[in-house]
Amino acid sequence: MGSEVTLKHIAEALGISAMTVSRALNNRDNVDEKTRQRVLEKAQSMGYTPNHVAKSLVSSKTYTIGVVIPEITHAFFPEVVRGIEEVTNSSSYQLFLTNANEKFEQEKKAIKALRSKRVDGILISSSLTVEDYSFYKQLIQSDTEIVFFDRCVENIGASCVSVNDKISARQITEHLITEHGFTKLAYLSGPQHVSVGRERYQGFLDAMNKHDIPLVDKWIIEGGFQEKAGYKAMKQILDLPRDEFPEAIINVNDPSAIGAIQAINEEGLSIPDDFAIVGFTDDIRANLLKVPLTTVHQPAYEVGKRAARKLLDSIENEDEPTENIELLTTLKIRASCGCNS
Amino acid sequence: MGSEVTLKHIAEALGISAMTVSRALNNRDNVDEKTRQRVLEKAQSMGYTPNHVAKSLVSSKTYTIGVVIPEITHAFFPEVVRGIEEVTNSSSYQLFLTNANEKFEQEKKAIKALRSKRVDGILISSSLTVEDYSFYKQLIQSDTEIVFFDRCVENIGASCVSVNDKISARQITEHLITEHGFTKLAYLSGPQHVSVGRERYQGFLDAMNKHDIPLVDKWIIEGGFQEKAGYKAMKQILDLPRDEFPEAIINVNDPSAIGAIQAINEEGLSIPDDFAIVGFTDDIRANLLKVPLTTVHQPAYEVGKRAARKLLDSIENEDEPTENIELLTTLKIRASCGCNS
DNA sequence: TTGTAGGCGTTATCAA
DNA sequence: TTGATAACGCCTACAA
Repeated sequence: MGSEVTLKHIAEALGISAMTVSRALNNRDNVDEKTRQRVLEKAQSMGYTPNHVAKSLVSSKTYTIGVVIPEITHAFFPEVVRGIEEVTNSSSYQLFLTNANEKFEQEKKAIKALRSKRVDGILISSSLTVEDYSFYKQLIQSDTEIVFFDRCVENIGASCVSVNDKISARQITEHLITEHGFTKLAYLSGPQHVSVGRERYQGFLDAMNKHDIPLVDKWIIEGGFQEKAGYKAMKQILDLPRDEFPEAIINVNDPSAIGAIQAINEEGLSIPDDFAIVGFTDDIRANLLKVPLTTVHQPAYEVGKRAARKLLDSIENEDEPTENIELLTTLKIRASCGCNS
Repeated sequence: MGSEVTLKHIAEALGISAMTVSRALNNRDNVDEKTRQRVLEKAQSMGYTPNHVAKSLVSSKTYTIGVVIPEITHAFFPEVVRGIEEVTNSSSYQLFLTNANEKFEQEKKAIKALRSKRVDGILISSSLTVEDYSFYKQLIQSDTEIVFFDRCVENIGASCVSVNDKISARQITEHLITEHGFTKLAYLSGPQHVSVGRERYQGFLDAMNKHDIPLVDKWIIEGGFQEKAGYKAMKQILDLPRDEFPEAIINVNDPSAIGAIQAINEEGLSIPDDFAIVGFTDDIRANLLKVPLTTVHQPAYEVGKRAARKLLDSIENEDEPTENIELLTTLKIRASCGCNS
């Protein structure tokens, strides 16, 4: 009820002007030290909270940045957020997270809300169902600074921080081919209109081409980034006659792999004896699984840090250049692909 | 660069007043249909985005609610957030998440920022190092509506949604005592000034008392809610002479249990042969562990939903009552306590 | 050192 | 149906 205390209230209580109160509270030097003390005490005792809404209206700066993540329960993203926070915590910017739940509609809604709130910049990892790049283009032309991370939209004028998805996917595929001699490879892919879906699939194709291994349509299934997608795709493979089974399953990410593993277990089959399987992410669960998962470790924390830094730099420096920053991954060889270690 | 388009710009371009533009854009009925069409088209073509900052200044309503979570990488919280989102997505409220990283200082900073932004309400789960309830009291007296979830601060005038921590902790302890006949029980606790830390410890004590089992000081270690805390606490136990080892380890939550398991494995000991171990949360990892973890399943999603609903109700209804809502848990008996299943 | 006037973008209110 | 005016809380610029 009791409407909030304003500068004016403090001023009246003290018999001085609102302007002086403002100056005192903002630590300007042109205010008498005694006056400042009186103001500070009064503000404290009256429970004053500065109204940033009003402040922002004047300054057209909110010292707020928005983050749009596609799926908060995919452990990779919370880790990225931690990295972002490391940067923003030592700056004067406040962070607002929004979750798109892999839906582009929700993502658009979140971005619009952030823009309406006049955040100074937005970090975006685009959602599963993203389809309308013109939306991003319009966004980039506005006053709001944008930096993409992980799932990038390239060459539309915004910087991007990601990992070398294509090469990493090629490497993990080649590991299966050269170290294990597998030639029957299935690929449970992500959607091709999302950069990481596309890049990782390309890496898989590169490896197959290089080793002259033919692609088998029924083993290449476009699913999604979530567990249920991996589960569903694997079910499709398990429905094949047994002599048409692949030897190894390559997944677009770890959640997909975990879903696939569940499907395999339900069928009473085992890893790595019946299927070798690999993921991509190095999810917190990867190393804890009954059969630890071979995967590509992504430096999530670092991705967050770099993206946040780039965004703050772009906000504070008019002519910060646009760039694509690619961080490096590490292959994590574990038991799920049939290795000893 | 090009500063944002405002109502006034549209008005000038159309040769009408800003007020009419405002009315048209807000779908008021007292505006000519032709005028409305002209305005809508112009707004679209000029790329108008409403300035909620200004709007909020007038209405003192922001249609925004803040969420303060203590630890975003603890999988329980992202799941709660999903529940919160289910509610807010079908309302006109926008969600802003902040993460306190288990630090009260960071939590206070986040809350202050949210208040300065004049969010209409805040959902809070308090942080590890919380110590100053007067901060919350002051908050509750302000215009901002507050609802606590999971980690509550009770009897200070705000509603709270939590699970029946005490009874659940008692039940899982009794399971170890009555089903397995253990009497040498260790408890790796959370901090006692956080409600769930306190309640769960009480539940453990209740079970011990009821069965007349004496407490052993060296087996009761106050750690924290994160993996490293469980790891460290378990190390302490493993430093004891072997004949002073407890039979079972009860943890304040799953991350703590996972940390403890790591310490046990590093020592070359095994579960459940050398130690039975149980957690509390039913983290996404619990069932995936090499030896699946016996734990208490918390309805995280539901906690989020209920808390969000309560908050929105409190915001929109002046005299919504204050209440403590307690949701029920389920015991998940798995192999880590030495059970067959 | 302090105060006054004006404006940030929007809406409520009253008048036309 | 439309417009003019004032107000939300704060800050910049200028004046005292």
